[in-house]
Amino acid sequence: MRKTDTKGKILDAAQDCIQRVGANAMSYQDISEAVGIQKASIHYHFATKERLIEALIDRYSERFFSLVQSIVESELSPETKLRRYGLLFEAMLSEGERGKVCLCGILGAELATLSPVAVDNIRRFFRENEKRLAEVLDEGRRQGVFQFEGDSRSMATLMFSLLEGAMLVVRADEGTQRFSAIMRQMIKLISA
Amino acid sequence: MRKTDTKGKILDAAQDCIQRVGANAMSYQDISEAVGIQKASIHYHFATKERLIEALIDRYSERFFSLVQSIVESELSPETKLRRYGLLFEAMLSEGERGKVCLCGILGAELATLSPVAVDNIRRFFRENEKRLAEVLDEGRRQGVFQFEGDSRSMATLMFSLLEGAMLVVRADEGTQRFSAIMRQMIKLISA
DNA sequence: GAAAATTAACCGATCAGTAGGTAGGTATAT
DNA sequence: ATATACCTACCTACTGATCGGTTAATTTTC
Repeated sequence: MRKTDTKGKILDAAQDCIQRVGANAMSYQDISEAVGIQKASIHYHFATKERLIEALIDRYSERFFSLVQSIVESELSPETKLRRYGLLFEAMLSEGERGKVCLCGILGAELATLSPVAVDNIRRFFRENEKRLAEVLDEGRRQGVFQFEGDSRSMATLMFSLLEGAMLVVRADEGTQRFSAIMRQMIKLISA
Repeated sequence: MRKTDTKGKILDAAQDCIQRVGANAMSYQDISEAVGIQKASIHYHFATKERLIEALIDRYSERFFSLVQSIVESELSPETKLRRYGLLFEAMLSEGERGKVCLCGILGAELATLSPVAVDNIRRFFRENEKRLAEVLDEGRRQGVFQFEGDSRSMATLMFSLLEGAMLVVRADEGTQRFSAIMRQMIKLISA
């Protein structure tokens, strides 16, 4: 274990910055100021900006799915699982002082400017989320607490798209409570 | 009327570029090459990049709401109106050769880097869309073809967020048909 | 209606600033 | 003494923006 985890601090600063302004507006200077390190020193830990972003997506995915998994595997009701899942996104909006959105959501908007590896991992993040969501939806349908036509996978894509989109839309007129309202409405729609 | 509408061509090029890669990744060089004009000449038509983006949002909003209005005011069924509305977004994904998303959607992701005027107009774009959507939802509920709990405004925010989010998510794994599937699923959810 | 003045629309050259990245050196710890 | 972790100094490329100047069209004046 390192005493001062500079590598981690760089990732922290980069993530904070990207979630607020996007990857193209994030610069090495921003990171160097936030971490208290020289610009050139970042290159010691991450050869290029592309690599830094790729590493960031990896860490973010890992952490996020760890949280998701603990929700999905819990003994909570399907409805509560969905609500908890939505809270993972909602928490970002109120985190810190400024409005952050999902890292992979904002990177999805800048997809065309990212490396193929990054694009792949973002795509995987999307798909994996849909998969976990589909599990919960299926569980709820089996228990008779959820009701909707079509396959659960389409429904999962719908819900995930909604959450990603809602972060961007809601952030535009500062209001976390609007986000939870949307999530509540969504759950009502599929409740039996 | 000008013979060669350079100002319009600049806006065309800028919009195409932003819808694909975002505002921060769009440069004056990109525009100059696309239009066939010198970089400096762009400044004759738009003093700064911020002004250019502001003008772009204005034109985009005007055009978009013109299309929306013709749908809302038509004699179509509420369900068809929603389907047509969704097609406005879907068309962008398949437009040109590359995947474009809603201009205001992608700018919403980069909101923190835009001018206050631009932010205001993007916010207005969002609200106005929700308003039009709410009208259609109300109409459908009065006619008994739509059914959902809560106020139509929350439902409208949900639908709009879904559409904006779905563009980003679907673009990540190239598939226009997935977008229409989401829209169909959404309409099913509120159909009586 | 011809000459003169003005404006619109653009270009070439250049600016200061910042981007990401590199080279080489230094201090520390094992 | 060798790798780790960082620094200073610098580089090239490109960013949006400004400059003075050019050309063609339009408007004004007589």
